[in-house]
Amino acid sequence: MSDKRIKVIEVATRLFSEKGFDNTSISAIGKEAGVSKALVFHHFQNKDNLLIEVFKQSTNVISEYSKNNKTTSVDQLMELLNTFFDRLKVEKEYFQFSINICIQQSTRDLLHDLIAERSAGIQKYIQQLFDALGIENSLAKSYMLIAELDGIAINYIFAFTHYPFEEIRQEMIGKYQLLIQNTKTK
Amino acid sequence: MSDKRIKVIEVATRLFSEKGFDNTSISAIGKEAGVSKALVFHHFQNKDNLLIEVFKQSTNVISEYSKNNKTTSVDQLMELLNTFFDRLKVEKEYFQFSINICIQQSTRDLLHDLIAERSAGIQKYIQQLFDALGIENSLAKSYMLIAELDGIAINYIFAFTHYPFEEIRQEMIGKYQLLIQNTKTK
Amino acid sequence: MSDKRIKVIEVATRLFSEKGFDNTSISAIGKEAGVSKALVFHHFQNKDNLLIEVFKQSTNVISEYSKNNKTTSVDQLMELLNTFFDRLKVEKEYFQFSINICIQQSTRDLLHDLIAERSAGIQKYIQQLFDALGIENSLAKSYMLIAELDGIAINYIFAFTHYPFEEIRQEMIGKYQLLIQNTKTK
Amino acid sequence: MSDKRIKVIEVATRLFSEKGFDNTSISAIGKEAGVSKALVFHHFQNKDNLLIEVFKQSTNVISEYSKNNKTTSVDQLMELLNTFFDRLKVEKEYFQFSINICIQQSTRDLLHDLIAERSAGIQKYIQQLFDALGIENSLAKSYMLIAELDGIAINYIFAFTHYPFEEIRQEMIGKYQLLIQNTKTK
DNA sequence: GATGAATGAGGTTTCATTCAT
DNA sequence: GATGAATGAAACCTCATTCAT
Repeated sequence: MSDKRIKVIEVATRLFSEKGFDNTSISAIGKEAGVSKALVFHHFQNKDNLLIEVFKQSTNVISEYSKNNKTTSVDQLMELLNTFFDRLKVEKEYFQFSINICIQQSTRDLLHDLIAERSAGIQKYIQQLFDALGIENSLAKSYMLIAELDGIAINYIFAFTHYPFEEIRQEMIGKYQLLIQNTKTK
Repeated sequence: MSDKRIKVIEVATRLFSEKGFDNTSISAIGKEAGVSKALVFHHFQNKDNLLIEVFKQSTNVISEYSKNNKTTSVDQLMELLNTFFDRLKVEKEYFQFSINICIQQSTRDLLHDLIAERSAGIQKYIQQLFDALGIENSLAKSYMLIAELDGIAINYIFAFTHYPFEEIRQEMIGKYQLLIQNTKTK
Repeated sequence: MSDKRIKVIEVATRLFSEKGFDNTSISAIGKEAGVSKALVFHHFQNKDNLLIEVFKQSTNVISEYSKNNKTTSVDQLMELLNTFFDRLKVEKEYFQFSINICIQQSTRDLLHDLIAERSAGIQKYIQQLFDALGIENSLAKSYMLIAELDGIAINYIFAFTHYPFEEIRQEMIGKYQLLIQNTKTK
Repeated sequence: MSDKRIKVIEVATRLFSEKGFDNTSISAIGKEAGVSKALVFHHFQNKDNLLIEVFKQSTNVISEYSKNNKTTSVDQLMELLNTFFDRLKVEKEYFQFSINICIQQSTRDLLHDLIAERSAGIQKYIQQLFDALGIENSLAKSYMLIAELDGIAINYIFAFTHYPFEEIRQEMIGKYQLLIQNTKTK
């Protein structure tokens, strides 16, 4: 892939994350990427397509989790949580992009299938983890975990004041360790 | 307040919720409200001001919770949860509006103080409830509850497939009842 | 004339002078005058008419000069010059208004007859003075004096740096005293 | 420079001269230049910038005078006067543009530095001429000459009736020839 | 006399997109 | 691959003006 094409995707990812899709003009992307507006269209046909390309390029969190399937289910769950918190701290931008995209209708419609697929994948993966751990009510619990992670991400990213990041991390990890223990002892 | 002014706020609230602030044109608001673009400016000076007015008009959830302070802390917490789920089902629009506003930067900046105040109010209210119930780690736990509610709201509102609404509600209520019980017995 | 009507004319005069006719909105005039937009229209029908009223109200310089026709022609000329410089210093606004009105086409067209009449009046008055003093070439000389005064007014009002006001005044008075003397001795 | 870009500057110069900056819409410029509104913005970013470009393009009168520095000071002064009158007759538009720009506040503010520089340049050039000719009071006299030229330009351009152009020219030339002679004989 | 509500026309500007080169 | 020129549509906003009260 050409250098400039890559640069455009990079810049687009950042700007879409920072300002949202609709508030980012092709012109602005071109300027920051050091290429002409026209070249962006040359490579991506139109703005919608650029978004799709950016989305596809964006690393899929879950796909990385799933790779570690050599370890036990307990380890996998703990790693999922820890990876989430680690990445949240470092890659705020990626999370912001994901949230923005899901919430703005124009982008939602555009990426509907891709997002749905990714969401379903995550949910299924978590539910299977819970099932493997013998946790009851795995469906609701998987949705709950996702809700918790999403909520934490949003609250952390958009916090007006200091967010008790580490305390929340401990809460979450403690809570799920307890859940696993309580399940085992039954 | 004049009829048309109210109508404009109504329409604006809906459109801002559905399409977001930046994707809603004054022109569109005027058209749906059956008034001229110019009248919107006559009443609200500019688009930013209209948003502020819409935000101020939007019922404050927590302010309603807080009114029921005659009851016990346990009842208050349970009522908070139930009211949340009841309203989420019926007033999707209000939640969508709130989320959109918090997440889009342009609107965040604009409503910064108002949102910060409201957020802080909710967090403090919940923390006090937890303190009254003798729950440990009330700070982190209050942030956790907020994250859970936000996460649920987002996942429910933007769900691609059926969302297990009632199961989640039961999960949440069960979880917090358990928390209260475990605390008491200590 | 009603209080508010007078206030509107006052404010309009000032704003037209400061910002020009086209850049002054009726709304702005109303706001500064403490009345509603609608009242301005009630009193003056439309913006053009308000301008005409403002123009008519604006004191006519020459009409005041002409009153002092008891004195000699020499005294009249000297008084004209001195009055001009005195007023220029104090009533910058009036001069600015006059210049603005003459130069902007929209206002020129509107006030065409009134301005033409006033201009012709001044020119004729000066030419008669020169004739009475036996000055040759009174027509050209009268136009020259007007050009000088207009030029001085503009350069003084719109000067970017300090304008040598008093030196210019002395130059002018000296020059015309000399002209009168040279004429007499012939 | 592209054809259309030049055409836009040409049209803008004319319309700004005729109707003033604020009364000339980009839309009107585009229409007369046979291009779209958007193209004007493509080339000049915004209206203010277009004005600056038009100003920079506008030939600087004095810069042409100054070139003839091979001749004597007397010749230079006479040439300055003659060139002024010659150009005034032919290039009314340029003078009108200059006057409009200096007098309207919005444009004054915008071009402040450029105008101030040009004005100062002219004044200094004339003062040096007077100094070279041994004329007393060169500062005030230079300001006077400028005032005369400005006044004549305005009165000529905005005259309601026939303006005695040639008579004024003779007056001016005669006056300054006399001034030079009187200085020499001293 | 005085006002607030209401509007149509028009202004500057942004933007996604196309096209010739 | 890469660009500058070019555009139509639509955004926010202002303004003179009218009308009912």
